[in-house]
Amino acid sequence: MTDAHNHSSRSLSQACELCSVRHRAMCAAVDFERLGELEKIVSHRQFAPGQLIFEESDPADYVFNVSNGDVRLYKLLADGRRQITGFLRPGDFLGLVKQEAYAYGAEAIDAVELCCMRIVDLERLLRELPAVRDRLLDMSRDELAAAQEQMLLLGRKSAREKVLSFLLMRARNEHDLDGGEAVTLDLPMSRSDIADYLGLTIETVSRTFTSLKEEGLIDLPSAQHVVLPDIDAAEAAASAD
Amino acid sequence: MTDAHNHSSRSLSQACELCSVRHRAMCAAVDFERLGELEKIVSHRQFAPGQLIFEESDPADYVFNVSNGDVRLYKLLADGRRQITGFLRPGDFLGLVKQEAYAYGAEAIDAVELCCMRIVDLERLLRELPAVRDRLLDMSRDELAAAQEQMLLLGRKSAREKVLSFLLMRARNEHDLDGGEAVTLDLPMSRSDIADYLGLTIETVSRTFTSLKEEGLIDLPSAQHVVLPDIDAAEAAASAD
DNA sequence: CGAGCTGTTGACATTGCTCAAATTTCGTGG
DNA sequence: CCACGAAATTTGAGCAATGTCAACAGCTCG
Repeated sequence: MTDAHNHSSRSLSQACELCSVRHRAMCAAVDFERLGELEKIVSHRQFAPGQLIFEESDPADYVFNVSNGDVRLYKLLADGRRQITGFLRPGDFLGLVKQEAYAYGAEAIDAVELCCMRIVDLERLLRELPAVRDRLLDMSRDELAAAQEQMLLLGRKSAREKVLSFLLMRARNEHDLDGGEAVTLDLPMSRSDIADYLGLTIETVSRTFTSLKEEGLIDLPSAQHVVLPDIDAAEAAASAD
Repeated sequence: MTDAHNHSSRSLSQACELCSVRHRAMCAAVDFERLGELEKIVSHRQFAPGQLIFEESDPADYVFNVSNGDVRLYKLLADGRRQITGFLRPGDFLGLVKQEAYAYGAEAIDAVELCCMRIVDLERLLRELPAVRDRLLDMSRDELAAAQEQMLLLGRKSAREKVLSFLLMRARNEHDLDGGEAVTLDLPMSRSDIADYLGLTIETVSRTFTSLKEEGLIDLPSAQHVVLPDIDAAEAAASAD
């Protein structure tokens, strides 16, 4: 039982109307005139790279929206094996559960700022603003569709297909993928995170990157930067469904 | 593009108030006095074993509740590799998506009866009965938690752990698992379905069943019946998280 | 009784893992 | 700015778990 969201994380206040990710977040369903109600119940906290946000057994008092930075969600087995169930970026939502404990752990990958709300306050907000509930349902259905896609990846794709699918997914998230032109990706997470997300070992991830580079499907200017010179060729090799 | 829910499936009418799975389904959120409104917009359809309910590319006009029987949900890769993302039982919900096409395919495993509702009618119902929206959000969060648990299984468990986890999950669903006593499971799905659910081949599933039987952790009176004589021993071997 | 399907078993191949070491990167302090 | 040490990444060699291909067995339904 940790208390991570109460220590070594500074509390900030910020106007919701200035929030750069409001349109992507749950808050998009709150009318502009009612942002004041939202501001009254949210607070902001910062987390250092690697810092625990909450773990699976923690009592679930708060829900969070990512304002800045990247977060990893994970589940652990008793012997320490880890499965990362998702990487979150600004605008994404975490912490909503029906039960009294979180269903997964969460850690900051880089410097992270979260917008926090007590679950009891969220529930009151949901009663007052039904549109927010719609929004949460939509976001949950999107999460579920992503989870099903990830099950397909984990259960049925080869290491090469997993890595390519991962890169293409990140490429689609960050860019509009007009078509032919090269895309440069920034990977804030470590090889270990990528391995635990794809159900591989770090060695296999590293070897796969190297062999994709040798094939010319990607370029690796540094360990955290990947260039996809030909998206279409990569799509073909990723066993697109 | 199939049209499965319009052919070779008989339409039935049945009173919602007599529905044996109402308490588990979305409909649990509808007041007893307002079941009439529900009955007006639902219809029932039957599917034969193996019959397609809808496939991934189909336009999503309907949502369904399973009244009877078992359903498999799956996603396919272009070359035919399949990942089963879930097995549904009576009371479970399928077909809700934000987009205009289903996010996965669905097939009847055995004789299935579904309670069907047009998505447009569901949306009207949601506006009139906010409690149903709560219920759907809760059900979606449960589905998501199950999906994350399955990602852990697919990405990080061995074949033996996968099979044991699968059996224990079914045991927990069907029984209260008081503790020491033996549990008999009925597996309506084929080895091929189990393999595609666990990210294995049918041969590995079959071999794993055999070796679990040799170890005494399970008994196999027939291919579709599994006895778990000692739940606790099985839990320990399944790498419970 | 035979055909066909599902499940099991066997032999072998292969992907990805384990263990180990080399290399690169990065932060820190001199 | 450079040197050092720690951590992350890459590379290598061997191996184990699981997949592939093939044969066989058992059951169901005509």
